[in-house]
Amino acid sequence: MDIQQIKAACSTCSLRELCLPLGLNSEEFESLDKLVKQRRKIKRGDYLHRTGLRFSSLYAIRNGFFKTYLLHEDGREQVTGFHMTGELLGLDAISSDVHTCNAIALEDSEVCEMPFAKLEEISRAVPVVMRNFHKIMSREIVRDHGVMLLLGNMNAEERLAVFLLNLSHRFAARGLSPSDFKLRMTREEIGAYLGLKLETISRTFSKFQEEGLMEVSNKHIQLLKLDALKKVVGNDTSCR
Amino acid sequence: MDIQQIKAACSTCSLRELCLPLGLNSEEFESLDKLVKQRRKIKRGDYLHRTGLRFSSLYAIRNGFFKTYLLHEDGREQVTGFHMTGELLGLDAISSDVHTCNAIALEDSEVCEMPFAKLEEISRAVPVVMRNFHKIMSREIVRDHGVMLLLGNMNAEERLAVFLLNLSHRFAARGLSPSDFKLRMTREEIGAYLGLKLETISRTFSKFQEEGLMEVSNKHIQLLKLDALKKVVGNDTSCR
DNA sequence: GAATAGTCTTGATCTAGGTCAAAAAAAGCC
DNA sequence: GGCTTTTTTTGACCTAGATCAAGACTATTC
Repeated sequence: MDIQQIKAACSTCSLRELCLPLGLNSEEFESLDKLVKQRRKIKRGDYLHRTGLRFSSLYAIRNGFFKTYLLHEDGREQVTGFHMTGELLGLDAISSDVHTCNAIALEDSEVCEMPFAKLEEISRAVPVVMRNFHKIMSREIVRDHGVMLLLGNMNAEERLAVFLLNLSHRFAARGLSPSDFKLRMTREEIGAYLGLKLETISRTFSKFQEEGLMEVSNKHIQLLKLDALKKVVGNDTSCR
Repeated sequence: MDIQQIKAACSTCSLRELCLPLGLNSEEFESLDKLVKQRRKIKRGDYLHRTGLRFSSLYAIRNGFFKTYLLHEDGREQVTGFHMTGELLGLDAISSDVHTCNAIALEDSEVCEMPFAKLEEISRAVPVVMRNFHKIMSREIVRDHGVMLLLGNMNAEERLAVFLLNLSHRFAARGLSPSDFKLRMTREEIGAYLGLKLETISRTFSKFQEEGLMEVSNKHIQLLKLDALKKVVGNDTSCR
């Protein structure tokens, strides 16, 4: 098996991040291949996992779109992230062997289930897998810190601009258009992620549209001026 | 070397979390012991690491108190955490081999420097070390999600109550009083963590004091009614 | 394809927490 | 131990975004 085949095999099952950058020989790759227990299809609206359920596997998103969120006792919902192809879900559950958030599919999706015990075992045998796994966990921490900055310091326009630019970036990284895409989530869900009410999301979309920064048609988004959108962030003079 | 000695050795260098729960034989422990390169004293106001600097080691806090924070271009500061004895700093830097936040000592402190490459090496040899390291990273993710919930959904009183209860809990876990302690940070720094202005922190302290929930004397805090404070959180009826 | 439920937009109003200001109290510093 | 600087408190006022409400638009279902 040559590098090209390995790359292909990796990407089919969203293992890109774990096995790339590649330093694997074919024997090593064999073991990695065994990691994936099975694929699982999740219908829109179905849960991949729920708070309190026992953890045993991480999930690599093969395709589709997920939302993860916490539910506070009184029903308040905090969306902790929106997740797309190639991303890894379940990292939070390693700490206590119990899932600490809910993960729901926002469109029909498919994931690869990776038994965590097996991943740790392979990590031991294949240094590059361990290294990349650590990088993935660390990246999640960095992402979370970025969200804290957003929630703690930015006004509504900045938050939404950050959100749109982040989606744009991630779509682009997957070979999709960075400036023309469909939102998979409602205004309310965007609000629950950004710490804003759905009305504020709607109003801010309208404002961006009036200013010619973007075109919004329900869930269909066109970013017309990426640079201007970037300027919205960090243009602040007095805020919080 | 028996378990007691190992435990003692671990705790002297804040390795508790990495080597406990213990399943180590003495040979395994030897290798763990080699992990710690050196101790380093950090004076109040000095930086342990800064954004952009090359990453090579994690730091275990032996004693003292740190604040980590992000600086947005326009000078806005988001405190990402306050850290005390036994906690691990630098996890964010693994993702890109560069520190992504600043860590400053809020009192004279001492840390153990742990070269990350060596930690990964030992992880490979000693499964329980790997396991615990993964749990520590995951726990940081869970903590961050909790902060998102706080920043995205809670009002000022709830935020401050969560903050106080969290400190209380962590002091207690270190054998200190859960209800009588000294704050190491200013009102402004608390605000920069909780997404509030220092005036709001001050006013909310005053309010809690008027209500008999606590006694505040500058940096000296006494929590008089822990239960009532817990009730402040999640008592919300309409918020954000 | 009509009915129903969910989602989105926009306007009017309200309020929690920000901003500005000034004085008091602590903490560092020669 | 007095002097400067930093931190904290409190009051008066203001504003971004929440809340409430109503209508329009979309998607789903039978």
